[in-house]
Amino acid sequence: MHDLDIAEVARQSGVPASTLRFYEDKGLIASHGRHGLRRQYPASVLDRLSLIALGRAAGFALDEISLMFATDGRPQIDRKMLATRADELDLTIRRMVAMRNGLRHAAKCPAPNHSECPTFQRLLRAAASGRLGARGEKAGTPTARPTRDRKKSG
Amino acid sequence: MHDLDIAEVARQSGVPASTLRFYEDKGLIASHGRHGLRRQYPASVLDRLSLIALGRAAGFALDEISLMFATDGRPQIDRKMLATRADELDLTIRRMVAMRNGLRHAAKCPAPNHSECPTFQRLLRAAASGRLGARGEKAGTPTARPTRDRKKSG
DNA sequence: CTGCGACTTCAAGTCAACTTGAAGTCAAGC
DNA sequence: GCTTGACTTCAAGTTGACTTGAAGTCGCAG
Repeated sequence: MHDLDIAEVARQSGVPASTLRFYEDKGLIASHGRHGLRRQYPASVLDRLSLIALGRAAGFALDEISLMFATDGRPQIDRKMLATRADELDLTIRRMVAMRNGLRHAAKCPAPNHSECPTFQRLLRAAASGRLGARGEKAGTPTARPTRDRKKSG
Repeated sequence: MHDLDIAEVARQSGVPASTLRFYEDKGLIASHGRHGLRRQYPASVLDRLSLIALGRAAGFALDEISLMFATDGRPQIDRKMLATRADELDLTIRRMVAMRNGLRHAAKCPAPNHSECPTFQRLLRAAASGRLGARGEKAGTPTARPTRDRKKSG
């Protein structure tokens, strides 16, 4: 297992070097030494980055993800935590399905404007009551920002 | 239609006064005058707040929501935008379902650790490739912060 | 041995949607 | 008419996950 230069890791993983440094500061990944100033990572860092990506996709915060790697090294992920997250996702999915259906209805609703559409009104009341959870409690996909550009080398 | 004091709007809608001011600054709602310093809102502001909550729940940004209220007043929501959003939600839902299934499997997977579970490995590769969209492109539920307390008046 | 360019550090900026804090104002009750 | 307390404004802070910028360092080609 030869070590990889940070630039190499960035290229192979598609994760920007700045992010790799950020992750290292956070303790999510570890470099194995330096060549001059340049961080050298063990090849296993690529697996680790995949796991981090998976955790992020599942909606875990970086801090939570760092807990999944026990202090020593390998994952040992708490199965209960996974199940809990699955349940949360389930709830979010149900909300999103309701919302999607509502939107689709509203999009093709024959009523002249939405204030006369009972389906829309129902949705409206649900939103006002918080049942649709405008501000996620922890549930949804993470952050969801309006799209910075994301280059993927390759 | 008698006007409502900001405190009254806050009480009836459950939206904090600070948020109401913030929304007014943003142009999402409008006060009708003042009693002393206190903003007076028309009763219709409550409907408006519901609509805002709905928009937020559907994943629209405040700026997008403000576009839904034409300069004059009433909604006139672009149906095409709703359909587009529904499609985006659909994609997100599919990703989340995949993720939920993966998590559930991993939670009860008999393999001694996850590095030996093929289902987990498949999920891992999907995440690494970005197919699961760790950083939402716009899709998911909004912000999803780790839960500030949220009081809901009666 | 010099120049270059890719790395380094560290602080600060970004984004969205609010919240918080300090300092001020005003209507109403006593 | 003075206190009270709920409002007001405006600026700055918060959170999470990064990115950006300035200034510095280092290995290597020439």
